[in-house]
Amino acid sequence: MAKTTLHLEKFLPYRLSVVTNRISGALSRHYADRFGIGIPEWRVIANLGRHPGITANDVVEQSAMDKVTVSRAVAALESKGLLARKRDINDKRKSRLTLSAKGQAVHAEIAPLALGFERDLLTALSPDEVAQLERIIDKLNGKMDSL
Amino acid sequence: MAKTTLHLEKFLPYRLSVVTNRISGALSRHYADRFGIGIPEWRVIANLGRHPGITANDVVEQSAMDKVTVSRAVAALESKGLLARKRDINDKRKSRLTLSAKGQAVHAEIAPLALGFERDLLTALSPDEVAQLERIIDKLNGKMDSL
DNA sequence: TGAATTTAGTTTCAATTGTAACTAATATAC
DNA sequence: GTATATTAGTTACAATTGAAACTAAATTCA
Repeated sequence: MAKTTLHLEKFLPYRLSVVTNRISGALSRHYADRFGIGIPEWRVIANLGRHPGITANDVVEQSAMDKVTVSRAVAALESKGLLARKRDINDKRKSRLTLSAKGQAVHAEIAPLALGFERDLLTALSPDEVAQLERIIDKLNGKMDSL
Repeated sequence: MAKTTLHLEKFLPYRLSVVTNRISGALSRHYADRFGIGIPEWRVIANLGRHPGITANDVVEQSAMDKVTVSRAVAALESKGLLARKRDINDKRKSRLTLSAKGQAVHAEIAPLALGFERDLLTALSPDEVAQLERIIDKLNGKMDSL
């Protein structure tokens, strides 16, 4: 028998949204004030830390952020001196992005902070549950792809 | 051995945020255009559909939305004639909120739509996985409470 | 009681956000 | 080879958002 009444407190898209926003907010509080950096900027830094020399568009594809958001985050980081752009020789539409020394320093400070937060958060779950959650997220993403 | 490098594509707070935003966005597309109603307004309607006569503050507590957001959603719904406010006799700061006939009609139309979306989404998961996801969300919320 | 605090809800303001329209460069098609 | 379409990225604009300050009512406490 399918549900016919909507109980918001049982509705999964809603519950997912609430808990996720709580987590993202708590995490960003760990670094936002201290480094003057917002969520999109941090995500760009994290991507560049792992993949120096990628383009803004690569960041868009890897992060599922909007391209306007990325464009602005990149501009902000550049004006703060945290990253450098270098026009691609073969394709002048693209800019290759790299963290400056200062940007790398910020990355080196925030990354362990973020990992520590994740580790702490996941103490709430057993290793099994972490694996389950990962699999579930993959499946939900697959479903969203096909939708 | 704890992780020492941040892989954004493996970082759970991040993955959770991406998949959740995809889901919320897809769901709201199901009703936003058709009913001229945004996410916060819909959440207020859903709460009132289940709990007629609650106050704006009750909605805030049950939904984890910001009180400014709720205040504006209530005002918007009132001006569209979807809900009515009645000052509480015993405490004139509060307003008791109820859906109008029109508001109930909207609720009656959107609720099955939302439930259908959820049902479709959850076909991606086995019943076991749905139960696991629910338990995991509860545990993560518990962790966030204590943080 | 009457002053100080708390609570419900609103308003103001500035920041963040996404859609759409745009520029500039490259790739494709004829 | 030139016209057309696509791609990278930016800008303009309008809508959404939340923090902070506010009003009005109720509660606490001295």
